[in-house]
Amino acid sequence: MIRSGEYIRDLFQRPVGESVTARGWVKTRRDSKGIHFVQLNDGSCFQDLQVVIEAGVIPDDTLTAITTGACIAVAGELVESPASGQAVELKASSITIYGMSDPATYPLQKKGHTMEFLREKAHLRPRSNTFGAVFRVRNALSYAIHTFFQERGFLYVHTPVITASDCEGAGAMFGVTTLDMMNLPRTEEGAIDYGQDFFGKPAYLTVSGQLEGEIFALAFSNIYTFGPTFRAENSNTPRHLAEFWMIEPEMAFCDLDDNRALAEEFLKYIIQYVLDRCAPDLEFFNKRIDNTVLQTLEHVASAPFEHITYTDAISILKDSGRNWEFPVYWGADLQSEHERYLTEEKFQRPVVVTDYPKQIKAFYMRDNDDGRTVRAMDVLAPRIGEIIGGSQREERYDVLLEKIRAQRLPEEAYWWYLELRKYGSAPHSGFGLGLERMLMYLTGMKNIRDVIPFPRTPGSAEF
RNA sequence: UCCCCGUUAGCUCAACGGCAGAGCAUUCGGCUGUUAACCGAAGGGUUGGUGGUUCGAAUCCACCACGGGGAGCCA
Repeated sequence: MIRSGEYIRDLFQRPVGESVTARGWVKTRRDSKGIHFVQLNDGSCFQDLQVVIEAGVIPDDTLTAITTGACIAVAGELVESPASGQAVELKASSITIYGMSDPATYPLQKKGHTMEFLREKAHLRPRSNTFGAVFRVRNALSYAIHTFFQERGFLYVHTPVITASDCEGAGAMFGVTTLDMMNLPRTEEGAIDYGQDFFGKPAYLTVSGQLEGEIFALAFSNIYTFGPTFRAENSNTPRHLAEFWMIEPEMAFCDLDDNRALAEEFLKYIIQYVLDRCAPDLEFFNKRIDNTVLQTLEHVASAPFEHITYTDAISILKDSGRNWEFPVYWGADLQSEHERYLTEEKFQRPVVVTDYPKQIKAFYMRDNDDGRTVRAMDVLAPRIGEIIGGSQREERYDVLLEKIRAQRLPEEAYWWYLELRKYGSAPHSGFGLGLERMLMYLTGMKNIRDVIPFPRTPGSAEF
């Protein structure tokens, strides 16, 4: 295996003259008379290691096997590069071929491919420049998220992936069953008898860890979840996945203002973290994917977010003089076109909208004293829309019970959620961030299917 | 789920009712240090599927499949 200090990114830091071995996959090869250049990459950094092979050093049959996609080890000496493009290069003295790659059939060429084509080659696309950069940034982002919360004393809690509570209420759920679909057990009334199923009742893949997160926040004060989430919505857009990763912090003794401040601090922290640690990858995105991405990230990391209430937002939209496809009136939910106007034209920065009408938000959000709005917040970002959704939770038993009844939700399913308000309740708040949405924002990638290793969408679960 | 657009060589695209083409990739040859190298040549096609219109269909029509963009739902 490659040990710490032996990755290609480490070799760039070694002194000239040292004997080293590099292992990796051949990205391209260029030949001149009497000299060969091989770009080698092991995934550790964006930059390839240039291997120089002088005539006669390597046997001919080895040389022929060094083609795009092949896996090789190169032993040799680090030398100063006489040409521009890299400071050091590896002068080969011996080469081992681990795995050949027939150039007649290898699907990736050294010049550009469309994202759609590469998506069909999800087993090979991690070796490409774009996807190498995407997944290094994804890794750094994940680490930044943990670091942010851990530094602030938050407890990382693993909420369940399989849930038998049908009260999460955030969209269509995937069923989990071991029943024989060809021979379903029936009750006397003719319904499916889930009593005979694995869990003795219907079970699903989670759509959110929030409600369980609240349990832990009311014991550990500050907590966060970070795990996979599943939605069986038939959404066919570049911004939706059936399986995605979500981060959900939940804080006791926290009102909506604290919540909003934490969301802003959090976003700025993770953006700055990635700016600091993934500079070469981000430069690539800025050059090849979206030439505004660096400027946008630096701006967002430093400038304060805009904060308006929903009621303000409606006024602004009404006063804009635009003809909206969806009508703007108090009580209507904000549509994509409205969010885009606010973030991309009116304010040109992330905008936090708070205090939405209670009719368009979830039952668990805390009522404001005006009787018509709740303490909800959405963080809207230019280009991708809603990136964070959150709220202060209703902590008053009687009010929560009333809200559950008003929305005609099955009261008994929420018994434990209600008991949290009965025994030692506290004001608390939280929010959710979609990892892939954030990654789109960081990289400028246009389709969410290209920021997750193996995307799952309606009609598609390959690899 | 709805509305548009697309599907032609390994890839990206042209040809839009009358002989199926180019660039890149691949192979071969050339080039004394290349940087998504360069120069020359060659090979490579059941035009997504099924039906229909027509003397003749990659091209027009219908349905299906797959992909993309927008919308809804949302993270």
